[in-house]
Amino acid sequence: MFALIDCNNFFVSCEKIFNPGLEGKPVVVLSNNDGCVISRSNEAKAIGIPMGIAIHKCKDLIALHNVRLFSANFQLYGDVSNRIMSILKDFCSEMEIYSIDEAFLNLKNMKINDLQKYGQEIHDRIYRWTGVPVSVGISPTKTLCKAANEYLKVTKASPGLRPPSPKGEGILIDKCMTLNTPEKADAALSALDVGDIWGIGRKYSEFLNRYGMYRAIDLKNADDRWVRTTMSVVGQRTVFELRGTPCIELDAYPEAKKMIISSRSFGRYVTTKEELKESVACYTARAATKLRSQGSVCGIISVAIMTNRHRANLKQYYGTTHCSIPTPTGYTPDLVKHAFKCLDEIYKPGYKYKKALVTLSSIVPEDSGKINMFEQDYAFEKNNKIMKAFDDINKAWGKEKIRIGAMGETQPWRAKREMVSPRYTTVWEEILVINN
DNA sequence: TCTGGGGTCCTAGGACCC
DNA sequence: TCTGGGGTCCTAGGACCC
Repeated sequence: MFALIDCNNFFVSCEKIFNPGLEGKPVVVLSNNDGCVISRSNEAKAIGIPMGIAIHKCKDLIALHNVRLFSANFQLYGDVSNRIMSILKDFCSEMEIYSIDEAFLNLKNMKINDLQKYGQEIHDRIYRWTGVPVSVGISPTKTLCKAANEYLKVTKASPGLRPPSPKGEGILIDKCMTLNTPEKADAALSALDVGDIWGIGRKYSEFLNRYGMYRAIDLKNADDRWVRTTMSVVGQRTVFELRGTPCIELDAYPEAKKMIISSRSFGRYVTTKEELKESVACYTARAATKLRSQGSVCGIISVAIMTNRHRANLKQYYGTTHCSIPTPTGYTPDLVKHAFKCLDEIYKPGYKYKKALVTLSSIVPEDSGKINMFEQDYAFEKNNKIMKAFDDINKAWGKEKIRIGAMGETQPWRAKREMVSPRYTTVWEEILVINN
């Protein structure tokens, strides 16, 4: 048996912890640049604000219902997430952190008499200790756990009936769903759209619909050979998992990232190379920090710059190139130099740039000894020490407290975050004040 | 005015190896 | 009459996830 714990409306729930006045109100958290909706309270779902919509498209709804808006506050969400994960670790040491708001537990070696009660306990403790409500799905496969969670979201109505709201708009009403028998699993799969299943996205959903499969149960009963040839081994695995045969193991120790991306849209258009350089330096530094934190170095860096693809009336341009680094490195100044070389190749004046993107790849462990034989790199040790100090300072004193000059001073191109809440749990100055 | 950011896996085809 | 067999690596494209 596996359990999947999924935080409900996670970012919004984090905002509510220190702001109980939000309870019962429509609340929305926005993406970078306060652009689109990435988390909604139940009340916001109920008045019909869709996931992912550009916020300016629902101005009227927001005004009409006095929807509370928040810029994304990932320092807060990340910290709350860590707290929840550590609570879960107490329940079961074999755990996979699947995303910022989800984790799988492997219940294989545990003696649990009443699974439903166990799930309920997980919910209760996390809610009591952090204020975040979670839902719990328990079943023999990870895909069925996902289905159990999905089922909790879509069924306020009696089992087997579709709720009135469209797919993914469901509102959670219960805490734990256990699909530990084929009968229970079938009942849930009969109530779910095929597209609700983990691993079935938009394309496969449309494809399956064309062959008359609309419900998850239809996919579960599909012909093996047909699935294998049309949906590859990935689809095949999904089908087996729906039947209760585990094919996807718990991944408790995820491997180092093979690719690290850092990109942001700008708060306003950028036209000069100088400002592009600042942003590219910033994104490179951010990616390099991540790279070092997993003990890796990278051999390829690529840079892309682009205009606003949503503006048909503007001249469009997407420029990208990459360069390989003879001696794989995690040293920020060197990476920035290479990034600038890329930028020199792709920059064209006369465009209004909206976004830049830096990717590190060919990632290998720092100690893999892949040293360039033509270059005696005496600086290697020294640079490592510098970066170590660099990272330690930023860890102790806050992000980008120490940074390289190329990142610029005022950074006027930075994204807007006009409605950000305090970082209640990670910055002393922003701790909640009860009474002044 | 205004539309996010960061990842993974699989397949097919070409180049190349012995 | 006749043209091997088996393999790796790389890239692009397509699908998916949160």
